[in-house]
Amino acid sequence: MTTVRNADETRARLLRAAFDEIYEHGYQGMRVDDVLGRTGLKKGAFYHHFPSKQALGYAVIDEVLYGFMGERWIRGMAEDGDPIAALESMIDQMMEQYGDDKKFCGCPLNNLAQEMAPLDEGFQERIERTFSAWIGVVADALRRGQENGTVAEHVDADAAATFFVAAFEGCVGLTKASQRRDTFDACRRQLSVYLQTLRATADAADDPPSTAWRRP
Amino acid sequence: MTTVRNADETRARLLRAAFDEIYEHGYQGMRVDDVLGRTGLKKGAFYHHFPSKQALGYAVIDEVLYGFMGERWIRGMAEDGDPIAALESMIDQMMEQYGDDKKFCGCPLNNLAQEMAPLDEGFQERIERTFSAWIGVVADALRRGQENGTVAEHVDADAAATFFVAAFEGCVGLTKASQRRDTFDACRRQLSVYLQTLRATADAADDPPSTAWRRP
DNA sequence: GTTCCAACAGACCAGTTGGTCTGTCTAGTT
DNA sequence: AACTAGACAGACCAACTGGTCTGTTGGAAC
Repeated sequence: MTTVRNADETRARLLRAAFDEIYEHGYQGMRVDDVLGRTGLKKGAFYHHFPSKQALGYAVIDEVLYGFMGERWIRGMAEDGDPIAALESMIDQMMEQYGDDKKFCGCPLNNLAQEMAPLDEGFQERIERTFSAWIGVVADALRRGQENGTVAEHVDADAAATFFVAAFEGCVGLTKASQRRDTFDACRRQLSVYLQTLRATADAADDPPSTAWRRP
Repeated sequence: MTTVRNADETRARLLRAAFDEIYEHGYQGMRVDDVLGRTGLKKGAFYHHFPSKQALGYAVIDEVLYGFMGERWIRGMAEDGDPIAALESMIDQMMEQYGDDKKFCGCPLNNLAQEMAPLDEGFQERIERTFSAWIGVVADALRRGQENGTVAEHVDADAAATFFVAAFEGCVGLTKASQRRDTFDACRRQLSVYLQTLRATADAADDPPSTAWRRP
């Protein structure tokens, strides 16, 4: 058998395997040997493509996670219709993405964030960058919603987008903690309640924030 | 110098040191030797009190975290006044508790949850138990609020309490990821928006859920 | 004071882990 | 065909890590 050599594909295989291992065991729990075992490659190949385990971790964020999130959310929030409906749709789409294995492992980005953000500045910067991009996409969509009249004028798009991402990750995280699907179902309904808060009302599109959710 | 022996205190010191180490490095990143370094104790003392590193991890949840959370939240939600105001107050109280070190490490319970829940059933059960107790305290307070007229009748107390905990942990977690205080400030205001959603309105205490936050 | 056991000290060990290093092979280039 | 440089194999290593084991000591009971 002639072993075919393809540097780019080999690197991609290592990245993919590392992503999977990190998703299951965390970065600190990920073992270089296990990544190699998954790919069938050896130490020589690994340290040819990556100078260290840390560099692999960084690359997983930059080249896998950043794309994984960005691609989906940019596409999901692209249409210029109702951004709130789009967000609701994205919630389900992402949960579906996170799989139905016996063990629910949550969001790979948030996992890495909670584990590594305070420990390693390189991780923290990359994670922050990824979250910011995600939040930016949502905020832009909300602003477009304000222009087309689906989102209330008084809404702080940046703050609302930030909270949406935080709350969504919180719901996923609590579901991971309980390992029970109904935890997420309960959270999801309440998250919808918040999202509807952002809607423009038919009769008064420019309510002041402090009374928008309360009768005068 | 006569070394004073006190088994209970020694065990407590180990637990406290382990809690701190886990809080900073995670459970997998926590080193038994570092816990010993913190306390000045030796291997003999450690393995006299705990059969394994895993047993220490379990004990940290059962004997430190469970108390740490329960004590504060039971006390914070105790008074029979306005549970929503109490929740708002607790948010600030907890954030203050999480300290102002240069590195913001988030919530110790959630940290452990995100790291260990899918990896170890013993951890998962204990974490789930702790979250359930916390959510239960909040849900009970909301129900008392429904009785005294501060919380709307249509609110699903269990679901709302679950989401509150999830969203709060999400806000703390995103703040940990960004390492910036203003991330939390933005989230916090939006979390308040959700909380006010739960309030009973003066003129219609039994609005149907679907229109409670919207004008008729 | 003697006894006795829990409460530790601390040297030691085996398995693991990230990383190194030398050598080999493949795929283009000339 | 000869040459070269990148792509990879795989043996090897030093440091670390959880855990063991034997020995020592403090203090309560008698």
